[in-house]
Amino acid sequence: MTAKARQGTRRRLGADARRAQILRLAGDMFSKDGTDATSMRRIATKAGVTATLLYKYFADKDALLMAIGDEFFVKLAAAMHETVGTERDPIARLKAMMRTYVTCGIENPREYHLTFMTALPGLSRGDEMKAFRERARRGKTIAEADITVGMKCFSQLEHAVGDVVRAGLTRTKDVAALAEAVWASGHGLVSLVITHDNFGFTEPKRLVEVSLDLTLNGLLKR
Amino acid sequence: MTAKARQGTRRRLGADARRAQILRLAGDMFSKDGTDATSMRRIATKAGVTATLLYKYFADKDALLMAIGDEFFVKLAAAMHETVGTERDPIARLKAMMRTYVTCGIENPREYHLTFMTALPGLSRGDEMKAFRERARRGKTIAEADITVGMKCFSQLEHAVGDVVRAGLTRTKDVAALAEAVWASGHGLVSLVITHDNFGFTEPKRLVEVSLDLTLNGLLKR
DNA sequence: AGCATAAGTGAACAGTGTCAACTTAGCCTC
DNA sequence: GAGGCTAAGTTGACACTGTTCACTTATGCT
Repeated sequence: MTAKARQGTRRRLGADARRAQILRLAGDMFSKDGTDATSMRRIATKAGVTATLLYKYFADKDALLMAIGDEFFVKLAAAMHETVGTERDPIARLKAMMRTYVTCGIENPREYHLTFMTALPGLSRGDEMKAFRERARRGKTIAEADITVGMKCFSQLEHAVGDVVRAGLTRTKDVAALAEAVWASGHGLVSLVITHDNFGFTEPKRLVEVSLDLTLNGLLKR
Repeated sequence: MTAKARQGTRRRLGADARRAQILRLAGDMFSKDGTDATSMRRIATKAGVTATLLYKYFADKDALLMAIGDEFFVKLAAAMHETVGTERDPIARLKAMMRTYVTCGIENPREYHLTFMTALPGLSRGDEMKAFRERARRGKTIAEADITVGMKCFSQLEHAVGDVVRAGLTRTKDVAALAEAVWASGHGLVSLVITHDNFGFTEPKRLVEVSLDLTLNGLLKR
């Protein structure tokens, strides 16, 4: 136990610790260098381990990326959740929530790109949501565990939109559709800014405000 | 000239013809199988040629992809241009234009993804636009050739938004910012639908209408 | 007929994701 | 303490990838 530490470079971590280590390292590398430049071998080397080992914790590279995406997703969901209490007016609340979403996306471009702009084969976020909604429709009780990270994010937004609708302020009452449309506009803003950065004259900060105004105003009846 | 056709499998095409052929084949393959699955070697094989040759016509794979993206871009710009004449009312016109944009994007997911959702290193669409606007600001006459495909698309949208603004219908008058915000919302819609297809309950067609309504309504003063 | 040049090839490099077969460390039981 | 079981980790390979350098060949022009 004491002597083996000499040449025991091949240290064994517990499975959980190793998985966490890989996830952390991969996340860092990837957020600095992007998806392609971060290869399985490079991650492994940085972890002091062989590339093959990664496959014991993640089915393939896509699965690893998806796991990184999920981590960002929970951060985003948490950030959005924090804004809920800050505003009492439903419109201001929804706006604040969207601002958080957009800001968070712009500040973490790689993660955002990975999570929302990359269709991993067979792992679309859309599938998650569909499954969730299916369960909800069948009246099944939804355990905490059933709520995927993805859904947590969207259902918060949906709730905030619902408050505006219930306050009788909107032109139409289809909460789901409205929430999706609102999300789409926020998503578009983020993805445009992060992939064609500074694509127009308008500076990002101002564009965010103009865009949020546009969307929120679009919701309301005249 | 007649005898050499026997073993002259190595037929020579003109440079233009070859380039066009490669572009067409690559475009097809790529739109069916996606970016990654379409390798230089596979393209070359399909063209009856060696992979090396592709590098005589395109600097690298990114350049080839960019060229394909440009092709889609001109199709999109043309489709948008066609809608200009169909509606006299500025709001209806803008809406029709956006509908065309969104529909066109949803119907050509791979091309859309390539053109607007992939940041090719050093070849961002944002750079194109910035350069264009710089020239415009300096009051230089803008020759037809100066207008990049990308800019053509956006400036059409900007013009349509401008008509609405000039009709005195909007809350604010910053045409550029408004146009960018409108674009963002359309872009978000397309990218959400094509990457997480059917991510919610609302079926795409209806979602498009709800979303366009939201955006257009958001523009107008109450 | 000969030649310049454009069009095209071959072989290699360094890297990728991934997998089957193997080794080894460390805990549990006898 | 000896032996074994299993999880943790490695070796070495396969079939690819994008890309480049040095080379050959076909074709139109003088």
